[in-house]
Amino acid sequence: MDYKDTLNLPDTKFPMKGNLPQREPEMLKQWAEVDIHNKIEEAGKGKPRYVLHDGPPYANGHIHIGHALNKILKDIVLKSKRMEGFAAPYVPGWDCHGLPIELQVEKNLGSKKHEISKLEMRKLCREYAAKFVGIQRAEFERLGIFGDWDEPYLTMNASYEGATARELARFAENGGLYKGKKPVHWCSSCGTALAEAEVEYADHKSPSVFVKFALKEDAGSVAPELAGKKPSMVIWTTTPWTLPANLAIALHPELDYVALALNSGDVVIVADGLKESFLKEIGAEGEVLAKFPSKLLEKKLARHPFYDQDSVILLGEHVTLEAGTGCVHTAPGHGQEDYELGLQEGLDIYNPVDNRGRFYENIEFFGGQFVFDANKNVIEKLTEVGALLGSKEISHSYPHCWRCKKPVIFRATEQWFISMEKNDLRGKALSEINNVNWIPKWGRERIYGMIENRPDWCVSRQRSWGVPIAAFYCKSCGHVMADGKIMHQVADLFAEHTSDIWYDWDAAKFLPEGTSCPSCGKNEFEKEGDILDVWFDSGTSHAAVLELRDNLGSPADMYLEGSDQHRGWFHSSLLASVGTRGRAPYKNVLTHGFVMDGAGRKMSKSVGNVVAPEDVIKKFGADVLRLWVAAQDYRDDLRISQEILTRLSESYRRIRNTCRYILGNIHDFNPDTDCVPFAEMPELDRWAMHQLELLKEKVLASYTDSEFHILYHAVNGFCTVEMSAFYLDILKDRVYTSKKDSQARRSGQTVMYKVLDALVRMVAPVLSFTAEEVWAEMPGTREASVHLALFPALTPEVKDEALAGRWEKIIKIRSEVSKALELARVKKVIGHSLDAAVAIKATGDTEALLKECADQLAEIFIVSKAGLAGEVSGEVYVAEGIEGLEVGVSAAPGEKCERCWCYSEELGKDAEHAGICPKCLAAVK
RNA sequence: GGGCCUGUAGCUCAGCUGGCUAGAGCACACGACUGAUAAUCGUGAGGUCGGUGGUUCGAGUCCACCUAGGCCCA
Repeated sequence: MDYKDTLNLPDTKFPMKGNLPQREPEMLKQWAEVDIHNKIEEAGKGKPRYVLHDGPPYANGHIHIGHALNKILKDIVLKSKRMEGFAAPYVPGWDCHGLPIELQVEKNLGSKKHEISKLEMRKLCREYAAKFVGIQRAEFERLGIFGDWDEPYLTMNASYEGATARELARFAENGGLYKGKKPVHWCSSCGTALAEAEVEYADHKSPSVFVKFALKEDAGSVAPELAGKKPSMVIWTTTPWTLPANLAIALHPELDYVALALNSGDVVIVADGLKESFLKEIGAEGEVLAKFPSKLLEKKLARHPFYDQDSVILLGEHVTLEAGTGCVHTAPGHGQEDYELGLQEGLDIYNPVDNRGRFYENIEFFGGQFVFDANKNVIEKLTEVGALLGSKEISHSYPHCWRCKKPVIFRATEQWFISMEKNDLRGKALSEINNVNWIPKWGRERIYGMIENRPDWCVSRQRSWGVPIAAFYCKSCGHVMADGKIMHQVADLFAEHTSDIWYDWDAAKFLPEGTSCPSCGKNEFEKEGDILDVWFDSGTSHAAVLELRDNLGSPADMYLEGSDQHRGWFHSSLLASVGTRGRAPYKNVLTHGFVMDGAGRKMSKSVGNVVAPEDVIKKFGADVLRLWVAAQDYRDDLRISQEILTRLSESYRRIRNTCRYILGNIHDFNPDTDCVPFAEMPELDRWAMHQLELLKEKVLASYTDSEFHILYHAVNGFCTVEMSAFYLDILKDRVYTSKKDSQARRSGQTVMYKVLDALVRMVAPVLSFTAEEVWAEMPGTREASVHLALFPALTPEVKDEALAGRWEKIIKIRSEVSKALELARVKKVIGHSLDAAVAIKATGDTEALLKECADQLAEIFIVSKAGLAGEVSGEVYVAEGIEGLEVGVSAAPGEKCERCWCYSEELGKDAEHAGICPKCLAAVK
């Protein structure tokens, strides 16, 4: 007879294949139908709060793998916090203002862009941003990210724009906001400032000149050889037109400089390391009179070559020996490094050039001249005064305007700043950094170094798509009015109508009745045309979102972004919050690395190594992508490739199959009535419970520590090693062949049920779709969704170190037995391990241990017969790992039981069931 | 060029404050099973721990330099 039907074989409709690309969207639909988001919110009521504040991605384009990584990490953190018992709301956000959108909209408009008003332009930007918010939202939701997708925060919302303006008002009130000058890329032809993205580099011909700046005083204090001489500093520049704006000469603080006596009779000073190339360039010969460190020249004064003014000698790290003389012409109004040095040294940010690129009329010699035309006149002047040492034309890479293709200049313009020193913003920010927990720890060093050295924050942009700076200018005297009180009122209006009204209403409508200029007393004003830096927008999200939403709060428990945000959002948020609240907006900052290709190189379209989240989802499913996020150590850069994903999907299958197998084996198990008490379980089951407890400890700790890759490896190893290859394999015989409701079988089922229940909960934050799928198939009464459940409670009473220690040795012996079985298999003595009888010879502790559990050995080794013996015969294997252990394998005696497939010498006891063993007989009868 | 970081088997990761012939899972090869079956089990073969030099009785682990790569600046 066929005994298969008398066995308790696994039975489940849970499919082996995940088929995630098809199944996941169905799950999403199901979640939407039951309104899982609302249920989670409900379930969170009354629980302690955990706020992870979302850094807003830019509302432009489709999501890329980096976005997916970031959002999945956040989702894992939040889901795990909920399962730890927190109310953890998630309000996603988008960064909607800024240049890239404005440029894209302009591009789409083509020539029409000149015909429309700023207000219309902003309307189009608004629509554009909204469109991509919709696209990205759908893409994020597809990843299984739970959150308030119906009410995300958008930096272009009225309430947000109002809050942004309000934060600026606070800076205006406390004196942190000021107007100053800063050099920017300037297109003289278009008459506008250019952002970095609007600048393209192309070859350009420029004059290259060496110019003398005579020292004002005797150089005897620098080197005795120079006593009585007034040598000249020699600078090199390719923009002679900036010489009228020269205010300083920069030397490198750690380099040596030399005084050269030229054959022309001049004594000049250049960097030691550049003297040969310099002499070659000017075609002269020279002799070193003295060599000295740059420090001796610090703060000494040189004469401007053609103006009656001084040029001070300063030290700056930016000076290099790549070209020139090591003495760098410094015009703070015309160069970034010059500007920074100028700020540091308190120089004027001097700019003598107007919007059209012409020198102001009052500029001696060059008034009214266009700067590029002025080059030759400057050179003539230098020749005339005898300050020119050499001149030629060179071709080099130079910034050009992307629109009109003309070369651009660097020119200081009026800008709004937030001071790093006023109210000690820098000092407070630095000390707040120390109050934040940076994960990983080096994040602290990184942001600390940046805050320590950064210049004042330039918050103004000469653009349309952003929050206007609500300042006013007096029409008659030009006085700037950035009045905190008025700005607060404007902010309220923005919050009501959006900041579009700035481009719609007259200035008077924003100003209180009777406002007059504090400088001249007149009462006609103009609105400021500049808007705010988008980093100010997002930097104020703590005020616009955390403080304004009832279910959130500031400071947040966590900000979680890529490591580039040390300069970006972490940075701007810190300054915005410290500057107005005196504290950091976050308690923990977690950073992740960037996604690289399989070889660890950055992805780029041109190289063709880009992995799109969409493709991964189509091919493997979101859960595999989520598993990828969990498997990688995100603190370093992460790699993704076909191979990695294939590996991951295989390990996904292992976890899935373990769940499926258990589901199949507990299909007739009712946890409410069938559980066997721990104390009544056989040793093997108690061992499994001990292992499960260890896994729980490890996994829960890895959630607390945000070390998800540890969890991945732990779960993977548990499913593979402890469960599949050991416990579940051994358990088969018992669960399949025992009587359905026997205590032995129920005990195994109890363990499997507890394993699955714990496993599915612990894995839910990562494998959100699959866990839910398993959850639905599980017996017993439970929450409607695994995402409404808690992590398994720790049950340390289930741990038994002594038992675990004993079994560790048993497992070691088992692996030696496996080797012996393998040898016998190769020699065709056995096929399946149940074909074998094993005899073991052992000594000392090993022997004692084996004696203790002699009656379990066959079960543990999954053989038909096993026992201790004084001498072993058959295929003998001498263990390498255990001293004195010998294993003999022979074909099991007796006949194969038709039912349990074990060999037995006691077959045929029952006439009706002649082909089965006594054990099976008992089960069948 | 500067700041911060990383480099352990084909892949993903362990390896605490220096101390055993460097581990795990996956992949691979071979085998078994056919009652987890587009599954499962077993065995095996893979590493000059990026490189060089140093400190030490002893270094994957500490130091220096080099190299490859990443983020942010210049």
